[in-house]
Amino acid sequence: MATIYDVAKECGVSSATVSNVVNNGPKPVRPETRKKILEAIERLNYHPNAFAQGLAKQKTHTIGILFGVVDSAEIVINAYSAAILQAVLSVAGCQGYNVTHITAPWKGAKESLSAFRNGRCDGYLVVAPPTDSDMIPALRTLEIPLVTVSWLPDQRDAVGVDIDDSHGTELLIDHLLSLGHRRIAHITGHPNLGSAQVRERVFRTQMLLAGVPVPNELVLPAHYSQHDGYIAAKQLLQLPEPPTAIFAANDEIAAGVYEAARELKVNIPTDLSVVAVDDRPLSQYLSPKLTTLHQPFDQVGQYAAQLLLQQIEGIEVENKTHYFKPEVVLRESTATPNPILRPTSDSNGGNQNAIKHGSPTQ
Amino acid sequence: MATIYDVAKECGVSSATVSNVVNNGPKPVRPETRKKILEAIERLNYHPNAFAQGLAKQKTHTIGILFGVVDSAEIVINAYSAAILQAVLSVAGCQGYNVTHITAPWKGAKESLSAFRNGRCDGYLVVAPPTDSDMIPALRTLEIPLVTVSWLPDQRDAVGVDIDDSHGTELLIDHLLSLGHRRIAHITGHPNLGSAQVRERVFRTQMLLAGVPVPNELVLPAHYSQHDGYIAAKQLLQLPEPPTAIFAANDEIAAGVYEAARELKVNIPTDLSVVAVDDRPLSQYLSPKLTTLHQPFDQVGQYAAQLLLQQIEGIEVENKTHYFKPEVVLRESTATPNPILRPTSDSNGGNQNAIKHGSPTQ
DNA sequence: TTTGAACCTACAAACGGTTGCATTTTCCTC
DNA sequence: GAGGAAAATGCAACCGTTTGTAGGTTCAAA
Repeated sequence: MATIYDVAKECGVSSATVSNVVNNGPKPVRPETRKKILEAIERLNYHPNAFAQGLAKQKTHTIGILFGVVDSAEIVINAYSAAILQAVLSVAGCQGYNVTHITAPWKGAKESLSAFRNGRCDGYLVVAPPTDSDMIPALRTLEIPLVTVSWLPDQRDAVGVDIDDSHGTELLIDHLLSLGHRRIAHITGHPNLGSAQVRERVFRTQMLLAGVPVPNELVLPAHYSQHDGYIAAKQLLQLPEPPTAIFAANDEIAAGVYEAARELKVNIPTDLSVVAVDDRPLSQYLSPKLTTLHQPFDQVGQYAAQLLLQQIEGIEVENKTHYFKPEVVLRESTATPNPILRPTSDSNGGNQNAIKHGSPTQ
Repeated sequence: MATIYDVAKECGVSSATVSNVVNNGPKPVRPETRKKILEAIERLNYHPNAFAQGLAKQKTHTIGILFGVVDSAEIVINAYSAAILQAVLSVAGCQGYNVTHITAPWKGAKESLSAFRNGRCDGYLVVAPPTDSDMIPALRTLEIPLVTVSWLPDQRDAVGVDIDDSHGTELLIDHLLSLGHRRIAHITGHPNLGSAQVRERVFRTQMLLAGVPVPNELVLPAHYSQHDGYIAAKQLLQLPEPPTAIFAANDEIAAGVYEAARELKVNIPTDLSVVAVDDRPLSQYLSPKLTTLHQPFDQVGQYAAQLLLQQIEGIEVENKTHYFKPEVVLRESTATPNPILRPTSDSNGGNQNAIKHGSPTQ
């Protein structure tokens, strides 16, 4: 590969002059010299070596991206991370930055932190890190530009971008309550993710505010997967008093709920209302189409990338979490609760009973 | 940030010795010296600079990944590329390689090629490049390790990994034919992608071999998207003689077909059989579940990454395309053609007529 | 005590750029 | 033609490593 010296020799000038021309440097260069150099570059197929430039300029033009590695060493590219990634790539690409996946699994600050000091990236973007990890506090000590996406919402000591899940969950639960549902179940997301924690907390709060009890049997754990959603929903729908509505922590869990409902011949939405969070394409593939909380992932990813690039360029950025508002997308998966009980339950009294009965169960 | 010299000074040794210790170098080092150095490294939080190492060793431990940028400057992370990416990341991660997205749009060999000479990556993985682009031939001239995923299948002059779409399509069409379908429509994928081209070609061949004509009205273009599938399917289903089966070039197109069918009250599979390609999760979200060709993307991505890493490590790799076999996953979206015509059509004769009529149309 | 082998360690030259400063050239002006 | 400012270019140090070679220890055997 041709180096800057090859070009310089070819033109009979020094490497400094070539560098100056290549970078449209501060010093004026005689037009004929410039032309000669540009031609030599073309002829020799010269392109500056990124690593040498990185060394000299102390700037890599690369950002590192880390996808929250929840209790596994595997990076997971799901619909969520793909959406964020896409948005980040578009912003980074426009500004001439590369995006590198950090593939090394996080094994705790002591062991993993030093690898981030290797000067490979100008900054890091951490997406949905586990809340019980020491990752973010540790990374902050490096004093390298850092932006978190969807970290614990009440953590304010880092530059972060997130969706106002708290508000979104309120909207969803209010929707179900206003339809008349009282026996509402929740299938939670991964316990180590901030989003799941918020959704569960706000769910409970809203129910409490509405004076509707939430028996333990109606809150089941899952890991943001269809399979887990299926298992949980099956359990819920086979309860002596099944819920009339299920709040699934994300679309994929909802897909599992649909599966279980179909298997148990529970009709959505007449027998069971379903709401979820994310509004990934799959919510439209499901039949009936899923009522879900639209999460503006593209905005989140773009803004996160912008905040990171600003920091890298030396622009001061406010040290707080920036929130985007989600929106409820009403589709076809919710309805008023069916007063006729499903065959699996007592055929008298129906949900009316369920509600009354439900209250003291708490 | 601490450098190797800081460590060396701290211990009163030379940088060479530190380097030797850090890399478990070839030269023996006295145990107490080693211990002293390791402690200093710990104390100073030293980590070797990746760029300096890259310069000195002429090895970046990074692979570049390019997602086929079809007629747009935007990188698209869809279900397909996400699956490949995930597989690549897992292999690369295990072997200590980083993965960088090449964000610069490809503007032709003349303009874009030199950027790949910047020494940032040890090799490149190109996923589903457009068939009408000069990208691959140009990249090959660089003599940098290169692996293509899903390039034009009949191109044999590069190391490539692909799925035997030809065989897969045969299986799908045979399935439809053996069910008794004769009026089979095809909604094609993006015209600039090899996968789409193969699927259409083999579709036509198989139909020809079976002696079943394929009128032009039954082959409609789409761009591997739900929306395009919806538009095309609507057109097909409103034909005077609608098809009894649709071969969608991928799952997302099939999702559009489902949408159109639901809107037009066409029942799947009794009125219309649908088959597609990919077997992404969405094929199970659809109702009825989609019969589709399972594409082993994880194997493809992993193998592609392995071939690339082998080349980088200097192992000779055969200069050909390696194929993986797809498998038909029979689910619920196909059935024998319904002899009773849909209301939109003549109620006498039904598909029998359609077949007979269809023949001379060719 | 010398000697040679076996070990360690340091020096310095890359790797391919950038950049402040010094130097040369060019072009005016008097 | 001399003088000087401005413009153009060159020199050399530096970015943080690796690595070949040379030099310095240590130690046992002679």
